[in-house]
Amino acid sequence: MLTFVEENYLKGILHISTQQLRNEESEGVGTNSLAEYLKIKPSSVNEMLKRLNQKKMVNYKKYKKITLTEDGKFQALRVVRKHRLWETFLYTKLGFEWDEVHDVAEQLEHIKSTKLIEKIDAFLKFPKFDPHGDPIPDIDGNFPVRTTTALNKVKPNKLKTVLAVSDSSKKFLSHLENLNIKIGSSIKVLDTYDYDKSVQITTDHATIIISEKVAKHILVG
Amino acid sequence: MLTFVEENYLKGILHISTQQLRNEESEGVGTNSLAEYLKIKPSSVNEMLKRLNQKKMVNYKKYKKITLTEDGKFQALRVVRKHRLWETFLYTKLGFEWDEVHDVAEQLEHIKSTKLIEKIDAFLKFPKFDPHGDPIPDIDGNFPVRTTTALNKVKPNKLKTVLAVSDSSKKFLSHLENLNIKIGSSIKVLDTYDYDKSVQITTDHATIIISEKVAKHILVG
DNA sequence: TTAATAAATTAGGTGTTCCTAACAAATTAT
DNA sequence: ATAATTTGTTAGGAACACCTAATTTATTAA
Repeated sequence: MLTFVEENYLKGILHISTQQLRNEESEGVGTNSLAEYLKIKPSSVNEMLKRLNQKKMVNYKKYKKITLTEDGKFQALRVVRKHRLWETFLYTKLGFEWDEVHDVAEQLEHIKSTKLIEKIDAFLKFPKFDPHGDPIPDIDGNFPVRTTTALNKVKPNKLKTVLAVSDSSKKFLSHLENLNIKIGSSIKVLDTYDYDKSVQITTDHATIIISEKVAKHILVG
Repeated sequence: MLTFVEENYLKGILHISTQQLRNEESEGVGTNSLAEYLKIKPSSVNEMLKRLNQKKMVNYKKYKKITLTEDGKFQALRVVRKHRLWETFLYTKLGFEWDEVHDVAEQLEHIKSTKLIEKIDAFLKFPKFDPHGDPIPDIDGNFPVRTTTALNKVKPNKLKTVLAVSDSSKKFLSHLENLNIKIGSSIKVLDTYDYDKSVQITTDHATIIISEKVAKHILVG
């Protein structure tokens, strides 16, 4: 049985390696990046990695990059599943705001009860994506597949729907709130300006220009 | 901010002193009884009591009985409120069984988010009693009042409703399940037998004889 | 290729929460 | 009132999860 803290380490390793895949960076998670993600010191991480290695949750060799074992990856995916289902519950059933669900889900994801999370899944009618549009892995750890395009790569004059965001920070989410953009919003790209790569779009509410940085984090399909 | 473990100590002290009040025993909680409740050794309890005393959560003096401070009692009541609201949620919204809710609620009661528990309260339409009929304290720690009578003290031939049970152990709850008795069931006492104090009753399903021990733990009104 | 820098590790320490074993105080029974 | 028993406490130790400071290994730059 894993502790809360151990679960967070596994989740962190999975998160960083997923991030790396997306950015086509070199694979393998380092002590320092994991420490930064968990907001603790590298020496603490090092110690835990030895324990997780003993428990056969990670492949650890001195001075080498870390990877998850089969078992470790499965455990991490279970935590991600729980996190995203709880976020969905908080958002759709309890009326939490988009940018409030994360912190509470960070606690709820560690509740140990298979029955509970499966009941929540059924209660929510088996959602495939959470309030940020992130895919919810099923009980075996398989993700639903869906192709999305970042808004700065979309061809003009096609009506698109916002499916997800690739930045779930409070800052970004409340910025989108201000722009009246949320999951499910319809957006049409009018033009992309070469000068600063900013994008002119029409939402349900207005026609506005957004920066490349914002456009990159809005995923449509 | 209290840890999970500290919250459990406070809850334990509150639970034992409430139990004592009901049985008109002497007040004040002892190290050993608390250790037994928490399923740990008295020496561990002793150590924690000193910490909780420092945090002004309990009144502790060497070799004397323990009581909660105002603050400690308030904290304990908050945990009880969360526990009973979560039990109600599991039972009424997720379809958990009567005897399954306790263990999961033991974990959920420690989630730190005032907003979450108040949203759950509203989602459940502000219930006053949990699935075992136990009263749910409000946000200020006040219990709803209600008079109940143990089934072995009820006068014959009056139609009564089961409001609560005073034993929430799995064994007792599944015994009641077998007898087709649950919260809200109607019961009429036909006779009380002097020989062994057993009680003959009519439920919605049958006329049966139950032992004094069972009758004592069924509270009606 | 060596020097500078970055990343990873070790050594030693802290607070929390548990333990066993030994001991002290309080209570109960004779 | 003293002895026996119960209850509560202390001492010392272990696992977990963190820390700082010092050191070692790996990577990058001159």
